[in-house]
Amino acid sequence: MLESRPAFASSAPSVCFFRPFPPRSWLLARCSRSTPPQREAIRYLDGPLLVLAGAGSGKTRVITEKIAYLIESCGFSPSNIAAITFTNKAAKEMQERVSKLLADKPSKGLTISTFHALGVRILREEARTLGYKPNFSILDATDCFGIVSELAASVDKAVIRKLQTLISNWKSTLLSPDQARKDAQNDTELLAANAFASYSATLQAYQAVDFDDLIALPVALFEKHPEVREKWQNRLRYLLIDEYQDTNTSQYQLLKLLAGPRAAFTAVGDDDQAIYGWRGADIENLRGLPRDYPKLKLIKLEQNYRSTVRILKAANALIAHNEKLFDKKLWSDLGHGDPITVSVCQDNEKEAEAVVMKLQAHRFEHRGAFKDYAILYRGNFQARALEQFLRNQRIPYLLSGGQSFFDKSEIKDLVAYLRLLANEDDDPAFIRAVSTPRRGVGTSTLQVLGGYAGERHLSLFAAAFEEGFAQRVQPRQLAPLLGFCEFINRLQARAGSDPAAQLLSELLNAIAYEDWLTEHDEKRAAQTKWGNVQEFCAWLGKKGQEEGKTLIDLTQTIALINLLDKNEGDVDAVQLSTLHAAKGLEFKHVFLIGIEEGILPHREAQADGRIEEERRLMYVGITRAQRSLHLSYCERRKQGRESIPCEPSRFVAEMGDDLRVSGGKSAAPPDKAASSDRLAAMKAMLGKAK
DNA sequence: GATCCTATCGTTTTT
DNA sequence: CGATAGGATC
Repeated sequence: MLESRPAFASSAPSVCFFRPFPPRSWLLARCSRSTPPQREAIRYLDGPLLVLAGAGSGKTRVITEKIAYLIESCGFSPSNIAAITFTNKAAKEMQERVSKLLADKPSKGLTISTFHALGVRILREEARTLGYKPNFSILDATDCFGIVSELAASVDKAVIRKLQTLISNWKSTLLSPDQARKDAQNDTELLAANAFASYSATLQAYQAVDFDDLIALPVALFEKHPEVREKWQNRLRYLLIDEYQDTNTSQYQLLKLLAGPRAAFTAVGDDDQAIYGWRGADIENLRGLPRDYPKLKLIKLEQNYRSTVRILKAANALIAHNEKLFDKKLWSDLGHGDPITVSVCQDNEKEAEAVVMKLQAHRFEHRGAFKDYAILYRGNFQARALEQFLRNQRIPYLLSGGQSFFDKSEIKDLVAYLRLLANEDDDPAFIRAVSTPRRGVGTSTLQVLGGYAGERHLSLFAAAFEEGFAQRVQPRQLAPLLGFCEFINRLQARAGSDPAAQLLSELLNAIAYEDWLTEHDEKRAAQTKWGNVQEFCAWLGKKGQEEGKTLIDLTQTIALINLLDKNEGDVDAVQLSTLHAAKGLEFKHVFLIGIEEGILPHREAQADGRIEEERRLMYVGITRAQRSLHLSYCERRKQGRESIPCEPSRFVAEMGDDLRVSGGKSAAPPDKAASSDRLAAMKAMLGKAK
């Protein structure tokens, strides 16, 4: 999720002077043992437990310490415990914290993974029971988009995306294509429902699954096969679920099936931070928990150990505008803290500039490190202007979200080859691999091949070898295609035994990928891409060695990973992140930008219920801040060719009046001049410091 | 059959 | 302004 951009060497090492803040209680909360409510949540093992944990109340701490407690004091074997998170990042962080707690005690076999990664594990082991090969492919959103667009016979991208999300939503609520067709309310839904049926058949034919299947298929498996279900129930004897408010129907179902009648689990969540409704997450699952488990114990964590009183007050004031599911009041004793500032800017470019300047000035004044700062926004596109100014100012930064390493075209090219080696029925991978680099197999040949494969219910790969297909094309078209397939066959024979990295490097030689890059791209771009390719090889080599995994294992995990390992560690860099990706993180100083009607809340989210989710998103953003919070919005926004006027988000007013507003039409010009003078002075001093 | 160029389109959030 | 799809040319 984190991706480094060409970051510049950080300037002089930051000197840290001790300041009166944070107060003693902050240190106590961080360094001492858990507080009584936390301890109660950690020790409670008499039945199912729901921990309602407000932002910054130590929810990760409860989960990690509970894992340690189960292993150290209750005799649990690590392999019988599973902690489930929503992002790889959260899983990784949790893994690290648990390892620290357990010191050198073995944590081998302990499961800390996302729902989806757990799904892959189950499917790998039980694929045959479901009529799948264990070497099934996992399709990413782009592959699925391609499949839907072929089936829907539409060229409108927006329509196809709509169909895709409809299908995804049905799958995450465990609806079958038949049911979807019956329930269809309008033409679009009917179209989607029809596409849904053929979509499922297509996936089955490719021996492929999509992200939703990673949850839905294990659920179907456990429902149909009690003996398999019991096997897994006995294996995973205690479950801990993080961010429970974001579970969707299928995930909740999977949880129930895994927990079984023993119901030994701890779910941790916060209804005020539910921000994945658009992905099928349903707060009903939170409400439904006490209903499905009458013995459910409820523990609330209401003390916040993260933010200043001012920040919490604003957050509470904002979220009070939502209907409350559970009554919960967050409080803090960390002192008043700095005022929350609101900057009004002329347009989005000025905003980016102002934020970067303000950050620089603030950092200088407080002698802080870059990594103490985060700039958060609603949509990835908002990062672009920021990147420009950050680079200008030589400020190192890390960008979360956006294009991940594995989404880069050169990496996807190689992954397509790996997928094809793992599973020759993977048609999307076949198409990409056969035409990258171009090897004389064109679209028309592929169309004929696709037509033939469709008639005979074969994969493209299998169809290429058929006599019937050979009759439909010219020999000069057939030869390169067969050459390719035989090439794949030769490598495939070794996929189970030889190291993945070695196969890949042979492959790169054979297809002369580096030459292809230099021919195709500008010199610089080709170099960057080839660098990425080498990085990918190194990653594959390391993974293959470390965990003794085969090409097939690795290929399946790639689909779920979007964070490259090299980005861990303490790089001193400003964090740029979407609000969604920032959940679960905290920063000393937070900038929230683009707080405008139409952006946050998003224009498309005006419908009932969705405004509340947008408000929670804002709430998540505010509560990321430990010590200072800075909002900004624009009066106009450049959108393509024209510049359109904007209004401040309603959420600003909802935060109360303890805000310090500056800039905008009403602000006195001398104010601006003064601040730019100060900035100039600051820049001069920074220049000297280097 | 492949590559280059131009016109057009459109912008949530993610496993 | 950016990516991308479709047309024109080699």
